[in-house]
Amino acid sequence: MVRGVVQRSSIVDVARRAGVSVATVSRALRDMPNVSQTTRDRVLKAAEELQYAASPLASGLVTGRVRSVGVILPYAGRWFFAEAVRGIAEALREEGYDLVLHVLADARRRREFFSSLPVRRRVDAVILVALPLDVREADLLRSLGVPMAAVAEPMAGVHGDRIDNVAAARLAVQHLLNLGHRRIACIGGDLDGPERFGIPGLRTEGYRSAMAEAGLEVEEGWEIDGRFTARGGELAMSSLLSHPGGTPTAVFCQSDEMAFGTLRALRRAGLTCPDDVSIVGVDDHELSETFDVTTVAQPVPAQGASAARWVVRALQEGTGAHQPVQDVAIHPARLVLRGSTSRLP
Amino acid sequence: MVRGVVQRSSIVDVARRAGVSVATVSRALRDMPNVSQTTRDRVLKAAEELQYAASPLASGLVTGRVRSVGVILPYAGRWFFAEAVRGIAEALREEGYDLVLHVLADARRRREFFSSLPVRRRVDAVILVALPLDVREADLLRSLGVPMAAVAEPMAGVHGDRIDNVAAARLAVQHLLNLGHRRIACIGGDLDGPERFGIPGLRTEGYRSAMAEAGLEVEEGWEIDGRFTARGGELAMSSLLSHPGGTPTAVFCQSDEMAFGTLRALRRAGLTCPDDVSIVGVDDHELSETFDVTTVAQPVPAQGASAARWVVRALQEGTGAHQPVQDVAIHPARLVLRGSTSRLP
DNA sequence: CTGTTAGCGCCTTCAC
DNA sequence: GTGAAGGCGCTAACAG
Repeated sequence: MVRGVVQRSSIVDVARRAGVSVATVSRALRDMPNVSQTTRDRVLKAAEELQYAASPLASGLVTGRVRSVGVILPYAGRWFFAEAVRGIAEALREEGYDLVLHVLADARRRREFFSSLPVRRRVDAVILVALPLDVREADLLRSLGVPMAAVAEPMAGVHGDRIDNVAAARLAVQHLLNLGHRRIACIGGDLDGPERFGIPGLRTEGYRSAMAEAGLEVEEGWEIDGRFTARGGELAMSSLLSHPGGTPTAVFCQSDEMAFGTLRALRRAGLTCPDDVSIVGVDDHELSETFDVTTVAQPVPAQGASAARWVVRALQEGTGAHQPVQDVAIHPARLVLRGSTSRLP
Repeated sequence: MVRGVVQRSSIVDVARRAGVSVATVSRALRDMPNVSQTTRDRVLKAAEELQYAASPLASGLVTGRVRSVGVILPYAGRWFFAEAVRGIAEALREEGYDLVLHVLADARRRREFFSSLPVRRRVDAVILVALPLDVREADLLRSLGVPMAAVAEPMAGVHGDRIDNVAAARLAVQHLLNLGHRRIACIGGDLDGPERFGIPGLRTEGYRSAMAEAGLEVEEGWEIDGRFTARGGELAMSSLLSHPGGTPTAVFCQSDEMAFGTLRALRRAGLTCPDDVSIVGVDDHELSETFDVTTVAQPVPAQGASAARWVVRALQEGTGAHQPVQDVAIHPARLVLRGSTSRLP
């Protein structure tokens, strides 16, 4: 029975020391009403002296709640995830919930996650961060029967915290149009895969609609996949530079990390930003200021925190079960002007 | 009793369905020896059909283990943390452990963490990521009596996974020396605060020793605090540029993020890298390639994964208690040559 | 206001 | 090789 150096004390020890029953200790420690002030003080003192903290396992076994929330995210674009997790962590801690992190780093991990569902019985709620799910995966998660929220990526029937992706893209492209640009390309995600209806799809839609409104043609090959990484952005830009129909004068990048990559491609090609090509990104990555990238900023920690607060509220109010919802919180996105965009000469 | 849509089945259901006792189910499902093959098969089948998964709460209550590890990190330099966490998450998942994340975002959160110690009873082990602790904090964590490991930041009496910070710094400075530089500055952390003996202290020590070996004087004001952020690096570089005794021809930045900041400061001052000033960083940040920064690369996910495996092993072998150890795994750091450094004309 | 008691779901001796 | 039964530490009725 020697589990570690310290001998964890149980509720019985506290009860004995305070001279009351375990039930009273339980009540006092959880700020329940029916306890006299004097008794409460005595219990609190005893607990303090014994360094007592209730076992979440034992209480969870009884109540069915474990006071922890699962956060599930893929591995791509570290910055966004780190920021979102920061916001979630802050909000959950505020509410006294633990954050259990699950990183679906690759296809195998993802398969394993959905087949073993390690969050089962271990979390009271789930937050998905920028994770597009297929129908089967979504159903599996729903089968957990716990409140669920989705950050950034839209998900049907689940509470969402995100920006208006179409509008954000329009904002970026409109800015380029206002500067006189007409030949505007778009570096985004894979439009043939499952993301077609997700963030890349929506941002591309915004790009198209802004172009169409301006009466402009989107040239063949101007919508190109940058995989939301700097490296991908670089490759995409290189390919744009060797475009048969001529190079665009401006590029809308669906993430700042891809914008960073385009800067490199330009530099390598001996071109200058913004003199030769204007670049606008999305995110307001922490290094966007450093590298002087004009961007459509989105509040990432705030989206995470909002989702966290939502699931906690659902937990407090509801049965703790998953319920179809369609309430979505749209967070503001705004244009941040920097040096990577300029008026077309 | 309606907890969610799904009706979780318990070990009793499986036992009934398989026509055996719960004890047998427990044994069979955990691959224990004394179960006949036929019985085992029957149990496995029943469990499968019922979608049964043992409640970690209930089993944890009995065994005293919760199969989860606490990861504690401050909030600074997002890239490093995201990478470390990725490595840790991967390794823990591999071992079937949950990862409970605690972000000590600011002084208040930090105080709260150490006064309430929310990891108590909720994790079997603890991993610290780049978190310098004072004596009191270290003792509090030790009092948990669980295995503990420290990533990146050295910590007395605790298993560590890190690089040789002195050697890494020497590698960087030596590279500049080899290129003919003599006037070399160093942008690092706060050497007056508690970090004096931590990473910034060690890297500064490496810088000094390399300079001394080359018979060079470190000029007053050349060791400057960049707070390990891009913004801090920018400010530090600006201040170096207005140095009364003349500008250095090369700068050793103790992190790549600070190096990014110095690039911006140079650009703003109308100077070019590496023509006017050479820059070398530490980390091999994902964007270092993009921005062509020469750096001393360190394997971050590997350090995290190694720490995770260490605590799991300690859990399997030992009593699960914290024991003073001094085994430290030193990970390799290597110079990655890029375009931000060049020979002194 | 406080105490007694029955589980929560599982593991683990101890018999058989 | 298998089963019965006693907890693990706590909460939630139900009595007083």
